[in-house]
Amino acid sequence: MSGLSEARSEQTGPTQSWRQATSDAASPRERILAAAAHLFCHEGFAATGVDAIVAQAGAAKTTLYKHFESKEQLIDAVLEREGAAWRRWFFGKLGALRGDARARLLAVFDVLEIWFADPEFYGCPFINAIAEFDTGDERIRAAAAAHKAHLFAWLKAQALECGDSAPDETARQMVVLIDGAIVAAQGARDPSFARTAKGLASIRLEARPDL
Amino acid sequence: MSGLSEARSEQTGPTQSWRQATSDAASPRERILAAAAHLFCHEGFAATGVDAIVAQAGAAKTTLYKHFESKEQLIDAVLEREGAAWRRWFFGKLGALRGDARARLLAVFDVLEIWFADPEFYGCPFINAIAEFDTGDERIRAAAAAHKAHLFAWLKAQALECGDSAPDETARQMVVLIDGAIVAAQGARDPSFARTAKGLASIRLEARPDL
DNA sequence: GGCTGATCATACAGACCTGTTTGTTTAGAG
DNA sequence: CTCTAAACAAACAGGTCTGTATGATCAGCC
Repeated sequence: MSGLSEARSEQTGPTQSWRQATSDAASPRERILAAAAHLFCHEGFAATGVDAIVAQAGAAKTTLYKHFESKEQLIDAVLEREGAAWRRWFFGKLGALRGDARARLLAVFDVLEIWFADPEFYGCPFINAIAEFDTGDERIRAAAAAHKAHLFAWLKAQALECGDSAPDETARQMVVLIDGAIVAAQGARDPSFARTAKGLASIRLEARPDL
Repeated sequence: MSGLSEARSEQTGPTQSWRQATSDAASPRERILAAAAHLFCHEGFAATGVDAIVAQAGAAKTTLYKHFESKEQLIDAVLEREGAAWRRWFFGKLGALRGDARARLLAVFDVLEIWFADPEFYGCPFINAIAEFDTGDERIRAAAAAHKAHLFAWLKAQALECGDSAPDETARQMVVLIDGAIVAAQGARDPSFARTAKGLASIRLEARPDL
């Protein structure tokens, strides 16, 4: 009779995913963000309506508009949250490894493969957002650039720690390999493209013994 | 002078873009397809309405629905046309080159950079479509897979001609580099990512002297 | 001229979208 | 228990979307 919680308890359970399962008891704001992230990234930003989001979140539309001014701002919040959560998970995994910077650079692709193998994997939200909003919405481009800047900074720091004489170029190359692995794995639904990219990274790092 | 290469460079034409400028006198069907391609890829598939397409095409909505059953089928037709036109241009440019297969594999990234530098560059329509329709619409995934299969077959043929002992893996690596260059160039609006990817390809091809 | 088929222009139907309004229900603090 | 703030439910307003229906216009061909 309550009808309140029926829609909330659908994606619980222990998860091996990179993302923590969203608790049923989470705040409405968190439930809305989680549902919006799921739907935006699977069905598309424009194709996902706020009604579908609140339905999946088990929330009321008034609640959504109390926490977010508009759908556009909800998209911004989702991207920021997804980016932060992903970076926490990604750099956390990498930081927990033993080994030197070169080993960490190669381990990037092992962590990517774990990500790709998640049955919920839907690609990089920023790549997807840029693909959908090529023109217009410059704020989305800025959010994507900020995310990429975090990644780039980390990659460059690893290259510097390796003693790389051209850390910027090395970081750019790693960005190309990471983006390429993401897109290829997403398109073909084949996580092993992470290993393909790792092979290239390995050759690249071996080819420069000054690293 | 050289009548041999003339037949292969037929696609370049007087326009500086990879795509022929669509003549105003083209058939309504062609105008609709061109306008739809432009709008779909710049504004997004879901965000582009048929009214905007016919307005830009200078056509009537009835004409659009006489040629295409639905917007969904129009998307299919646009993807097929875009893919065919791009492959004609891309492989045409590469086929016109002198040099062996290894040189052609490296030239891939020079041609990509020309593409990226087009002010109308909006990324790969198939990557963008997959990003927007992650779930649902399996026909779009099939169209993207067919396009990628063409590219993969060409890359593998070049690798075979090089005497590569693992042409499949080499072609996969090139796919990763191409996809990564496309996405990085699109996201940062920086065509030079083609050269970044070329550097990796070069190292990869040099690292295997058996090629 | 008169016929034909394609295209154009406009209005429309029904569904869906974003965002708001109104009022009810719930949960926690004093 | 009372008070309060948040969340819920449902209807609504105004706009936009896909796709259709209805004619008008135009080009070519007899």
